[in-house]
Amino acid sequence: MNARAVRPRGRPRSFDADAAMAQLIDAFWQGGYGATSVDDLARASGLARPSLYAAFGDKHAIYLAALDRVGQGMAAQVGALLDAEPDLATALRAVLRAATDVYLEGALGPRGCLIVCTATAESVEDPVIRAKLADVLDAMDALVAARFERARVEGNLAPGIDPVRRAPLVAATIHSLAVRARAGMDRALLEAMADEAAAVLAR
Amino acid sequence: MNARAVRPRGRPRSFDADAAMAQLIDAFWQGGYGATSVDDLARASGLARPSLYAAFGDKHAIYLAALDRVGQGMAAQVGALLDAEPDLATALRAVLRAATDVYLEGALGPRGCLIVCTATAESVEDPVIRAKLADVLDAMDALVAARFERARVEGNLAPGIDPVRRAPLVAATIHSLAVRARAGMDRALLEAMADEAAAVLAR
DNA sequence: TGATATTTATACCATTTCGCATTAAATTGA
DNA sequence: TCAATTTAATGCGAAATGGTATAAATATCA
Repeated sequence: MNARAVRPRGRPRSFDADAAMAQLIDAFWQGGYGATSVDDLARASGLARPSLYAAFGDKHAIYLAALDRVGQGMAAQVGALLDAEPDLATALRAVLRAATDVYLEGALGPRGCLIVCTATAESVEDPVIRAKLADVLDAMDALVAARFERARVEGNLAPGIDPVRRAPLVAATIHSLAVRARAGMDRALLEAMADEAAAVLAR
Repeated sequence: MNARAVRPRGRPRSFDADAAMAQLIDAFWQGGYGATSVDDLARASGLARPSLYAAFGDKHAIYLAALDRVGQGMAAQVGALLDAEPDLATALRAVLRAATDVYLEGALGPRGCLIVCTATAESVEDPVIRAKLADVLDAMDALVAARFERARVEGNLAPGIDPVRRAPLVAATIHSLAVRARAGMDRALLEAMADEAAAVLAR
């Protein structure tokens, strides 16, 4: 079960890289890219700066890794929720409600989505971040479109609804939930929006 | 027509404050808050730093003023478009198409919305920005809800549609258009989304 | 036990950033 | 013409930032 059969040669790490990365993600999620200094990252992860650089690279690399990890986690969770529910509207509602729950978490207050709410700020002047952002958005659209397509095949979709045209509106609701949560809007409003969207977009 | 009947006492300004503010807005819109330094702002506006401080205050104050001005401009434009079209779906489509056009502009590439794409990044750690962000989002929801209410009164709205529940989904489409534009997505995709949303949400 | 390899901690450096003090310039009013 | 008033430009200094050099610490392997 060990990732490496034998221990590597030198002094072993005194920290868990995965746990440290989770803390790094939290730091960026809360403060965004620009307002989070390398010192902040070191403090958040408990690592000294040289260890941080050695383990994860510079600030930019850490941020990209954070986007990757969060994007993959989101895709996995959304995919699972979409698969689990047999009814389309119910599946959409589950995803939108789950997004609401995630976006309202946060030590300092609701913090929305790392990708939607912090990567966008950088994406004009940073083509690498922009490309990663686009990838995550595309993947989410594709995931939802596939679920609409499944509903169509199963006869669970009203004729005249084009999965590829309709799916982006579901993702749009997710984007807006992220923005609104980070703006401090009430849970009641977000949940009403999630329910309304699930009902309207599935028929 | 002069703003001031008599000229003020000392050395007159050598710059147009409104034009300078427009340049400042552009700088923030492109780079976001964190990545835009005061030097960047000075360069963009053509002002020396002390003049910048004297005229508009510090970076934070300038950013808040930018959010104000952009928010008011958006509200005015959206309000006018919503008022102009007698049919609800057509009015929504006009607003969403106009948003698409604005969000795809930008010297360095499409830059989405200043408020949705840059203020969100700061809004967890900066309560003042968060409050302003919430105000703008609320105002937009209210504007759209009022248009739905007008449609209801005019018999242009299907019964069973609650203006207050439905309006946030229109704003949600706007938020997503902003995010997607800044992620570099194609105009065709944005326009299709705008049209689909206008059609689906109005009935 | 000692050579080798890797991580950690201290501390440093160059650069950027912010904000302002100071001085020069331009205009009005007497 | 000269004092008063306001803006503009130069440039300073403290603090923060990103990144790394160096050396001590901790482990494996022979």
